[in-house]
Amino acid sequence: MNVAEKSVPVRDRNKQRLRIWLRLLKISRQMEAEIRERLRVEFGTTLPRFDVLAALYREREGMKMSALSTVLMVSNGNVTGIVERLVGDGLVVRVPVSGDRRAMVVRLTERGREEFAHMAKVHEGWVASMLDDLSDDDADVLFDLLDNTQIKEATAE
Amino acid sequence: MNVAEKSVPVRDRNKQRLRIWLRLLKISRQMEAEIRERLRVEFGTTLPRFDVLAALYREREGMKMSALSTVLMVSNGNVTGIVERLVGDGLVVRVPVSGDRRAMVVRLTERGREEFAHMAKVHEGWVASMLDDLSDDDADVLFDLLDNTQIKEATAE
DNA sequence: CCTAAAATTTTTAAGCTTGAAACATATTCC
DNA sequence: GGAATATGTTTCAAGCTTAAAAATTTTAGG
Repeated sequence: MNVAEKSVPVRDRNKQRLRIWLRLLKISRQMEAEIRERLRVEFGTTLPRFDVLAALYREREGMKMSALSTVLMVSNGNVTGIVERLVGDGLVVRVPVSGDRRAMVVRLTERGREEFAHMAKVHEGWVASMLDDLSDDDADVLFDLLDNTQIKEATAE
Repeated sequence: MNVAEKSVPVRDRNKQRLRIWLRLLKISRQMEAEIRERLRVEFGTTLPRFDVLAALYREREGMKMSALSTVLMVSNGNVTGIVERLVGDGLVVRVPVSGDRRAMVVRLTERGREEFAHMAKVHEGWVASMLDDLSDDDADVLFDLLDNTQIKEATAE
């Protein structure tokens, strides 16, 4: 029987949601730890740096600092530090925005683009191999469930 | 391997697994951010502290530092700092282990036990409300999929 | 034009996180 | 016993992360 078809009776709604969350968190942490380790060992970089490069790779024209922190769901100050170090590594540049002297656009350098393209390819292989356990059918069901799940704000108890 | 499985091209398969991972990561980060914020505002505490208390709550006899870092999947040095601050708050105590002068057992204080019990109850409500979108049936399927998914070590590209 | 409010980014202080090195103690094996 | 090895923990330096405050610039209202 396909895992997706199996059904389990639930006694307590809250407890079941909690179990889902704990399981989600555990998987997510396991995979994150593995990816961090790989990025460190194979490429001498970190997940936050990788995330910033990934966001910039999708936006050829570059992104403002504030846009970066929005899509990455991290604070402004956080992005400041990471971009600083990426500039030091020669992977991105910061360009003043004409017409708004407050803002800065961050863009990949040629080298940044090449290096990220390579890392992204390898990274995709890591992720696939980590999830190798999942059958194609289960993967489809899982993706749909996750994709359709909208996280609400927690309600004050 | 059957025909159906074979017919999915590796490239698409990898892309699909990557999409699952990105979606999983996004949900997990959203929920974590919300929980961190709530813990900070409602209880003046942090997720790492909460995690340590949760682990200790399950083990009435207390846990060695190394056991803590194992179940929490974080480094030894990390636990040292968090426990230090929890001791400062009077929520846990560190007790030398008779028979092994290297080791330390960490245990909840009475106050730690009471405060965690309260926080855990409220926390469960937050999680349930955040996942309110999910129907009971979908929740069952999702839990089974997650629970049966074994994360493998990434294979070198 | 001037001033208040909003927007963009950086700085700061505190805490979290890691891997590696250091340190202390236990255990194993010759 | 003594040496080597293993185990348990802390320390350290570097980087990540946040919320809040500060600094700069733009926009809006009068």
